Amino acid sequence: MEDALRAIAEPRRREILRLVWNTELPAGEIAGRFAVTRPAISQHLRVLKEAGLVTERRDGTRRLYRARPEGLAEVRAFLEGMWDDSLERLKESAERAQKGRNHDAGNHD
Amino acid sequence: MEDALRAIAEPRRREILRLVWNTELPAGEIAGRFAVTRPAISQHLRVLKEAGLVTERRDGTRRLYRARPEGLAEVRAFLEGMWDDSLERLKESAERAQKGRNHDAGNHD
DNA sequence: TGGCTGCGTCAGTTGACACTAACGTAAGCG
DNA sequence: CGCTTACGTTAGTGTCAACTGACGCAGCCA
Repeated sequence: MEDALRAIAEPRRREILRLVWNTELPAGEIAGRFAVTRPAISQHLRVLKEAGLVTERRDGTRRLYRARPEGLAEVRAFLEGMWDDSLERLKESAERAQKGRNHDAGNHD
Repeated sequence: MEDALRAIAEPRRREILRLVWNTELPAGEIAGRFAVTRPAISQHLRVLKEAGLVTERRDGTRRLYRARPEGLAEVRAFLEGMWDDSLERLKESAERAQKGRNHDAGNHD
């Protein structure tokens, strides 16, 4: 999760992810679409792979990459988890509001 | 969007976001829950604010912060957009598969 | 007004990261 | 085998970001 979030925070990696989202592509093909060198793309692919956002398949000397949508789905689930937590905390604060209605001057916590 | 994604890629900022998700909190209170200094938290808050993930409200010498869920909602929408694109591209590749069925040796693009 | 509180801002440092150039490696071909 | 192709990996560099300590500033109270 942490890794996935960090991975998609990088614009170049998001583009790569889009490229291989539903089309399997060899590393060279991917690198060819960017203005940077192949090693750079190779490292991005490694980051994406270790983040569980792409899968690698070998075919001779080539390495085919393809997106792994489930990886992104985890990130999505994490985001939605924020809203779930919000409901729990809303209940807490609602209960506290009922108990004491002093409007909180300077006492912290 | 870019900023929001980068902002939540940082663990500390995700924690801050959770803290103020539905409870408005002064900067000092937030800083007190972490092992880092106040300036560090202050900078994180600035990043979050500029990313549209929190709002700032002043009350005397204090600065109250609160999460802005719509900011995260945009990120969520972006992620879901990936799946939408996937449908479009699927149609493309399906049409190409119908037209010519040569299985693509080495000619790129 | 002097002094305190609550925060932000400013240098300056350290560490992470995106990148390049050079090298290493596995697969296929003559 | 030697050569080429298609990669990944390594070492090194520049840049950005997270952090600390020192300072500055607005709001409040005596």
